[in-house]
Amino acid sequence: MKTSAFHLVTQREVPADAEIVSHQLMLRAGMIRKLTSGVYTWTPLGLRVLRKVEQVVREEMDAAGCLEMLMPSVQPAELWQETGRWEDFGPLLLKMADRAGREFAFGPTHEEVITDFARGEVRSYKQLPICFYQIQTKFRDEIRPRFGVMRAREFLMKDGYSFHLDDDCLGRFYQLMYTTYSRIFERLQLHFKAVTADSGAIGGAVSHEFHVLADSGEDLIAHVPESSYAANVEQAEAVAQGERAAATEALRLVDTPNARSIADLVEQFQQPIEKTVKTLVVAASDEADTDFIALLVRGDHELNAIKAEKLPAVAAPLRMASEEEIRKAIGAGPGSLGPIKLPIPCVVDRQVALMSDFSAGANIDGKHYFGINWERDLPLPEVCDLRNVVSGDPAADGSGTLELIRGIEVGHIFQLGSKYSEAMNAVVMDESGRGIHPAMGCYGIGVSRIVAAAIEQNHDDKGIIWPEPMAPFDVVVLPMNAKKSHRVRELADQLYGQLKSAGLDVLLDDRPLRPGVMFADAELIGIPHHLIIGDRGLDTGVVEYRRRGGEGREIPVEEIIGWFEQVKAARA
RNA sequence: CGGAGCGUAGCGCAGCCUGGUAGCGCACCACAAUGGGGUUGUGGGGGUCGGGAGUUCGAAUCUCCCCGCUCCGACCA
Repeated sequence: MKTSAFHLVTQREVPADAEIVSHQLMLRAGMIRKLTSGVYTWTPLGLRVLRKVEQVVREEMDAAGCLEMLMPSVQPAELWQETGRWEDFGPLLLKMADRAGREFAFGPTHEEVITDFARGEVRSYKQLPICFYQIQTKFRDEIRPRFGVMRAREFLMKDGYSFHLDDDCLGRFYQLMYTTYSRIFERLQLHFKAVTADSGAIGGAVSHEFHVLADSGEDLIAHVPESSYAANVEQAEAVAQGERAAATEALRLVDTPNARSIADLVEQFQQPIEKTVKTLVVAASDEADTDFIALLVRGDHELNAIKAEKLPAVAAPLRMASEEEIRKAIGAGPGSLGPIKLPIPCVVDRQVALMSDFSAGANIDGKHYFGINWERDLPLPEVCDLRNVVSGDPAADGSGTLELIRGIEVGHIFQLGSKYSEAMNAVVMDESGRGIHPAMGCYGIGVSRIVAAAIEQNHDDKGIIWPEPMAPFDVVVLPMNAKKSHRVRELADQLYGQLKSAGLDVLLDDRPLRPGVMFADAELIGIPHHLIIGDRGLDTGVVEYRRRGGEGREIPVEEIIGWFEQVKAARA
């Protein structure tokens, strides 16, 4: 490709509303343009990168025996009503109607469509196991789109769905997808981590997320550096540390008129924060015989909403009670709540169950109890894992101490089981002629998000530094002062042709620009290999080679093609 | 969804308070010089000032309504 025939529009200035570096660089390099909130056009330059990522994903999925197909992005409401997700998916689902008033959704995922497809096509165990996948545009009406294509509403996703006669087969295939995903991210040269995860709205039991590690990541991951343990904080089990010490203080009711928060309590009464307890009031589920439930975590800990929602007595989604509701149910305001004489049921975190001589609200405005001890002052309520893990906690598998890091979720695999095949009555005959609901797995990769995640991990102050497998061009030829120098122009043309013939994606910057502009553009758009051709080098028969983000050297003209063939061979 | 802010040329912004010819930088076009790190000069094109209504002799500017976009928050009691 010659720059003069390409659409290269770079910007020097940082766009005002781009927060993170990948968003800024994608805009400055001219890879994407925003059409409306969370919806982006991919320019020819950006699309080249997207296609390269796609291709790696496609090759590895094919290698694992999966079959590519393409499903519609517009899906009829009836399909979603069959599984109940027309309602359950909530406002994330973009709904629309046709001229006759029939309702549709723009697909945010395709479990319903693939299951509908399978119930029509897959009838016999002899067809199993089978895995279909597609690379397709999805739409999720995110509450707050941000960070460019990182959290966009419209995005490109690879989604795959497997069907199995039994859970064992599903488990084996899931392992294959796990290694396939690992290989994909290795090939893309991304620094990533696989973590156990909550399966969220998609449903199912076993699930792993693949995260590209970056400080700008929206997810928190708990891992043990010296072991393989890694889990999303949403899901990581919090293990209580130590044993309950014997009581040493007497229970006493203290006036705390100005203490409305844990921080106040710590500051005004010199209570160590590890000796305080927070009482959070949440709505109860329909099956509970109460309207509200109190959840207790240690003062310096955070309630984990996902864990809380899993309690049968707690309403899902989690809803915190309003101050008004709290006053009505308990007779005191938030800030003065605690387990003693609490008129509503209460569940305590594992760590809280091990506390002694602790303080908490007295359920009387402006009063707290200090020196509280379980069993002595009140019976120990139901104990559960309710909190987020924190750095320094022991890992649930006993393999060491947890550290928290940030990640960008780029892949997610699930064992769904028969949730969808049952809901939609997809039936396959087994060997004995009995109809069974096949076990399913589902496997997603955020293709467009990978592009942004790669930039978060690979950039410098000059711009993007693409991992070679996803670079828009492998090599750029930069002729210095080609307008005036015949031999520069001729050698540039010649090398351009030869590199192309050698099978490389090569860009020839044939614009009549100052060298500085050409260098700056080549660096901004992150092309891995730069060849600089100028009269200065030609006097001694060399061209200058520079590795983006690395070292430069001079290479004799006649060795260039051979050298690049080596580069290419090393990559394959 | 709650709070805040912003919409003026492709991008970044000034002008608005105090109503009176719509500006600056970058980008773009032309010419010239320059020619190994975003060079310089001269000339030029480009605007329903987000939309509508109102006040006024006169509105980018004041008032009201609508739309769009961005940021913060949406669990800590």
